[in-house]
Amino acid sequence: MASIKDVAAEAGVSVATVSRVLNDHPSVSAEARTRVLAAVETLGYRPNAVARSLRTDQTHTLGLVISDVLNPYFTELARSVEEEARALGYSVIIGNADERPDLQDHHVRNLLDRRIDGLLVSPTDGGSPLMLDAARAGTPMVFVDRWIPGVDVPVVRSDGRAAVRDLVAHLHGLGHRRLAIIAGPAATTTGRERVEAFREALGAYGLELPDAYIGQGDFQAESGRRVTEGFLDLPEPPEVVFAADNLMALGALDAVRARGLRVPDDIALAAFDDIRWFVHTDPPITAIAQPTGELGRAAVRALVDRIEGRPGESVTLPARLVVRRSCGEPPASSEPSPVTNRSQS
Amino acid sequence: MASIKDVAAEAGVSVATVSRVLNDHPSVSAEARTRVLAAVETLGYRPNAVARSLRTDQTHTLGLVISDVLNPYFTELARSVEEEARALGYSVIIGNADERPDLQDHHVRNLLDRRIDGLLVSPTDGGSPLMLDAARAGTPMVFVDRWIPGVDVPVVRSDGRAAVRDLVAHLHGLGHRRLAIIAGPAATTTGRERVEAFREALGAYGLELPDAYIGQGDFQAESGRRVTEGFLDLPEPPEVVFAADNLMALGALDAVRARGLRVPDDIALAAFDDIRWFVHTDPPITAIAQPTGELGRAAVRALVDRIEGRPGESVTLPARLVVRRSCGEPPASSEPSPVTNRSQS
DNA sequence: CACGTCGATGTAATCGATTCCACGAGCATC
DNA sequence: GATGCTCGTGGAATCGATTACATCGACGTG
Repeated sequence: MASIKDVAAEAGVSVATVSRVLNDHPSVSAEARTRVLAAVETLGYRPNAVARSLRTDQTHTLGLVISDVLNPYFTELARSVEEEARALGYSVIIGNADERPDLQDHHVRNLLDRRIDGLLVSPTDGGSPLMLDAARAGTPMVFVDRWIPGVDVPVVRSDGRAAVRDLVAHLHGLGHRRLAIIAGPAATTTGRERVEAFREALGAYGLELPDAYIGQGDFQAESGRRVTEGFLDLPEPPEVVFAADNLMALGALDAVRARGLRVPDDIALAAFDDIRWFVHTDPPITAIAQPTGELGRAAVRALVDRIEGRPGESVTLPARLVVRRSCGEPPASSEPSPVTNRSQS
Repeated sequence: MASIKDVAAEAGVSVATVSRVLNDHPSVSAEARTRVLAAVETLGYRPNAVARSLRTDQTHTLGLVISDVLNPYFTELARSVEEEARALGYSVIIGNADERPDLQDHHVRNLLDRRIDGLLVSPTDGGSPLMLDAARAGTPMVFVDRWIPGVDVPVVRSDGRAAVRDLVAHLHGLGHRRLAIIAGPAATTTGRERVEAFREALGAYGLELPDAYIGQGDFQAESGRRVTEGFLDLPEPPEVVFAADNLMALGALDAVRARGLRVPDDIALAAFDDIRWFVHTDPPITAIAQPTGELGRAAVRALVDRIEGRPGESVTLPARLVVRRSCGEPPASSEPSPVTNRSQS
């Protein structure tokens, strides 16, 4: 592969001049510039990003560590992150933690070793020493979706509290009184918060959230199935199951179906995180939708701000309830075809 | 951030010795080794991967350029690729082309600039000059899922021919005679092949595939919707729509629903690429499932073989038909809960 | 005319690793 | 005791870029 020396030789100038042309430094003669560009062309030269990074101590790369690539929510987040990063001149390297703290650490370490300029994390747990050290050491960092309390890092997330209140109002209005939740891992903020928001919303209607109606899941489908089976085995099963993410909702659906029961007649189902397939499931699933694309973009902007020396602020956006038929009677107005409102930018 | 020099100073040895310890070169005294390791520990030193790559001309990184991250098929592929790569000591950088040749080129260029050791591509088009040059220049490369004819690069893919024959047999058995297909872009091999396999399978039953029953899609949901509307507007609409990927099937479902029609009573639907949600859609969708995880793993093995100087061979694995209810009467045997057979490794 | 300024260019140091080569000590062999 | 190994180690070159500093010629000004 041709290096800058080859280009310099071909153009009959020094490497310094070639470098100046490439980084369009002002003081280069038009003559030299054209000769260099011609040489670049004939040799098919491309600057070696590795060498450049070593010298400049910048990789123009962001690391993104997400909890689970197979979850459409994170996949959409990753897409918007990459898009915004590209617009700002950065590349993104994605690490998939699969909800495993050890894998998360593996990726964080790997990304730091590669000297990425900044790190975007949706933490799987309460924060490993590695991540805490990185934050303290001043690595530009931003949390998305989930965060770690007590760490001085901007957080970009959505607040589902109001949407959960709307959901409970909707459920209460349909006559449901025994409401259960499939929670996410207690080590994650979203795992805890969604339960709290749910409990609080129930309280407003004088309803309790008994321990038996809190199932411990891990944001994966299998746990949703297991927890739902437990609910169905209860002497007094809940009338509604609220899954704290879409994959656990899928597992819940599997469990209900395996028993030969039907949604919503035998048991109602709602989920946190809306996905396109929910429109076409049997029945269409009522869900809380986050402004995923906007979250990803805001997170990148906050991170790049930090990298480039600006403050970089936390952002909280509201989620909203999307009513479908999985909790009972159909919504008043029919939903427009989802294909057309896919991108909300 | 501490460098190798700092470690050498702290341990009272030369950088050469530190490097030897780190790469466990045999001739280092036990004494020196422990001193270096202690210094590494106290300084929290981590080797700079950028510098190392510059010197060794190896990044231990694979590039993966996929056509669409939002497509669960590619997401699953990406996951298995990363997993196998990690097991073999490589990292993966994913580039999402969004079915756009220009974006694909952007990512290929970016990855080459970063001097990745090898490239895994699922091409969006017939091959840009950039990609052809890279292949000719000897960049270790492997195609997954889709490929570019006439380029001497191993291909890891699945052959859906037999499964498509099974599908047509199934449809024919249910009494369907007017079968239509939503094709993928003609620039992609999978776009063309699936139509050809379908036509061939129809031929075995003496059925034609008229032009009016071939809709041109682009593997995105919106095109599935558009094409399906066209089919429904035909004086003699098809009895079955076969979507060449899962997103176009989603679009088709949207279109059918928007007309107030029902699957499979009014029109049957089948898809290429199975996803977990198809079990719970209304109705459950009959699909052709690829051994996605195995494809990803095989592709990585082939690529790493090439990188490390071994031949690196093409692999073709069979796809299989999964019958559900979207084409008519339910399958004879009920499907086991899909949660449990998620991983097929 | 002498001098300062400015623009264009080249030389060389530098980033943080790896690795070739040389060197000295210790030890076995003849 | 000289010779030749092996082993452990350090010095220095190297990878491919960027950039501070020096140089040199042309040009404007007093």
